[in-house]
Amino acid sequence: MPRAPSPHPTDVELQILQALWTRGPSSLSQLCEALRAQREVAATTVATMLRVMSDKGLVKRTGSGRGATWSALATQQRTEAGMVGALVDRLFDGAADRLAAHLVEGGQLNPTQLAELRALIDQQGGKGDKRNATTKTRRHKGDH
Amino acid sequence: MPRAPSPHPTDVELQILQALWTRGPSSLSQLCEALRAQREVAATTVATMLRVMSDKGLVKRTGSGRGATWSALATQQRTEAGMVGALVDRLFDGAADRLAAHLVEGGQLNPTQLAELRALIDQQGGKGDKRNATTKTRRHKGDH
DNA sequence: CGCTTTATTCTAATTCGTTAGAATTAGCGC
DNA sequence: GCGCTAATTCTAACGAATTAGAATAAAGCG
Repeated sequence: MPRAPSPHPTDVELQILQALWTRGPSSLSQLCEALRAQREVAATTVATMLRVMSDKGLVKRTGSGRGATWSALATQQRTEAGMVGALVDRLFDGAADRLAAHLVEGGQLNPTQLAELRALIDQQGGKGDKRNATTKTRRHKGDH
Repeated sequence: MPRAPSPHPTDVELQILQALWTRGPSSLSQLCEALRAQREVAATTVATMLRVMSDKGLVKRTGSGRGATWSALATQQRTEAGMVGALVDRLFDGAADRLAAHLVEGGQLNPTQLAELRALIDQQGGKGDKRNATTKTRRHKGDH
């Protein structure tokens, strides 16, 4: 059975999206320059990636020829959330609290960040609606 | 330039590891059975994956022939931590607090889970050592 | 208008991950 | 020991992702 292409951006696609998110709409050469801060890459490679990403609806082009600019269609928020969700599904069977526990227990956060996170939780708990209060967040493998 | 093979388990490798983590050491046929709870898969496919994973040091075989059993060498803790870390690097440039914020703000956790997380933070903040207190957790793209 | 630079399209190669058929080996039960 | 079944090895195929060369188009400049 053929595998479905991933709905999430691949590694290189993500790099390009990140460049577009931080720089805003950019020409091909500007994008290449930004990407070369991380590693060597040919201009045609970036162009090919942009075409593929355009087909996927991740980016769009405005104009053509010399003055064309590329901009991100995928938003940073939604993309990040989608990729985090995919990891939670794959690694923790949908149980986001296990990921949270990993972060806190794994020593990935320094005391300042822990305090900020704590404040964020307090803030969130107060204003969130109650729809999920009795809902099991965990999904199971059989669920499609 | 050839890409280095990922140090992290791939999708199918992860499924096999998860089966071994929950079932403990298992024979090939037992593994197949467990995996088939999720989707159809041929026995030779699993055997091939086990060989590959054995080469990578993710699993080991004890015995041979009919009575052989396979067990995980990669631990759940380290594997999960590694994959979470990889996502944090790719998606958040190493800033784990951004991932934490995503979880809390994204409504992935219900109030009960939020409360548990809050308790975990309090516990952690009290007993953790102070090594990270002044350390910048965020990494930069230039760092290798 | 013709030259040069930038951008795009077309095409192809390479590698990794995944899947499984065919052939072979190893034990268990009778 | 002989055959049946489980396990292993060998090999091959395919798609997705990544990379870039060659050819082509577009547009600014003098």
